[in-house]
Amino acid sequence: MDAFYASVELRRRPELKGKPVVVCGSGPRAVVTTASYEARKLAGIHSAMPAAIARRRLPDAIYVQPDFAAYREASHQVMSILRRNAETVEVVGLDEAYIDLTELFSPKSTMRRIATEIRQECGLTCSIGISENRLLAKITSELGKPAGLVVLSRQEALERFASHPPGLVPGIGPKTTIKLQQMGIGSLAELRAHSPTALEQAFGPRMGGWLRARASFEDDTPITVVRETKSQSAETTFDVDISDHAVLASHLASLSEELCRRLRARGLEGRTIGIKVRLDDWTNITRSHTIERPTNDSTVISSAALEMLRAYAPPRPVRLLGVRVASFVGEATPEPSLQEEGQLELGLSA
DNA sequence: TCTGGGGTCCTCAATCCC
DNA sequence: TCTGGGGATTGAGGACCC
Repeated sequence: MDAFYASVELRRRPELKGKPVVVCGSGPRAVVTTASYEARKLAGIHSAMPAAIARRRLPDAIYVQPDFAAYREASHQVMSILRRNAETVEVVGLDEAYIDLTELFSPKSTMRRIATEIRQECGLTCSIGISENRLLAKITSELGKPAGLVVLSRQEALERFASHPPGLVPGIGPKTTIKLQQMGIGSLAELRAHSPTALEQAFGPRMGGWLRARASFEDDTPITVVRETKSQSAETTFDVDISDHAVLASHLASLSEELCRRLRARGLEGRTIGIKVRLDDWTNITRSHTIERPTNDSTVISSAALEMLRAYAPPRPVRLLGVRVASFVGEATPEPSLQEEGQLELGLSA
């Protein structure tokens, strides 16, 4: 989906159309979640940028607080259109999905139809990439943004992106890019041509091979309809760093309760309880503990979390505190939506 | 006013068990 | 009884993605 959150906001406030819209929180440490294309073009505002910087660069933009309930609902609406048009749909996050088009007679016209239905029924635009595997489909979809449909073969991609930096490929992030640069690898062609042994030495046997495959746009990951939840967490960044243990403990207790409320709503019970602490110097520590019986009882989770916090005793002021539960057993029910429980279930069982 | 929140997956080390 | 190899599990940390 194109600038998804911003587009949902524009849908209910059409008078803002054409203006730069930035969706972000209001706190001193908020970051941009989505910027409309106008905001991107005018001032280079992009997601994950500190909201303070965005406001400084573009004080006259429209700043909107995120409304995740609305985005979830819009997402359900879009995904149900996909599911009624295609058999195998894998939803990734709120605004992205992969569709297996292998068996289709005319993938291109199917995708055109889907885009039209999304535009007409939801008032939103999407960008579509059609290719030989999901990695290529993802890269290809970026080419058409916004509102485009692009078809690209692996051969075309190999030629077209030969001189592009490795970071073009999803999964190769800033850290890997730097490491590759230090090895003298600045382009995808160079990455492909590099000695597999050297890559494996630098990145490990798995990652070394994986990097070469990615650079060659090879990917055999299947499209999976059902994704099971592996963990759930609740975390918060404080407006001001906190040193007082009692204050931290009380935040941790409420985070645990919030998390358990969500776990219970989905019928999830986990055995591994973890905490996450980010200090003022941006170091992160995690601690976790696995218990015998799965639980979503806030008394159990809260006291385990508090015990780990007490044992760690943060040596510096704390910027972020979080709690996590993992190692679930049994079946999870889908994430409950606010108003459209019926529609959601219909979509997921299709 | 520098850097959110919710996730997944990978690596590596330690430990336990067969 | 000693030694060693694997596999599974746990815990910590890190990279990356939407």
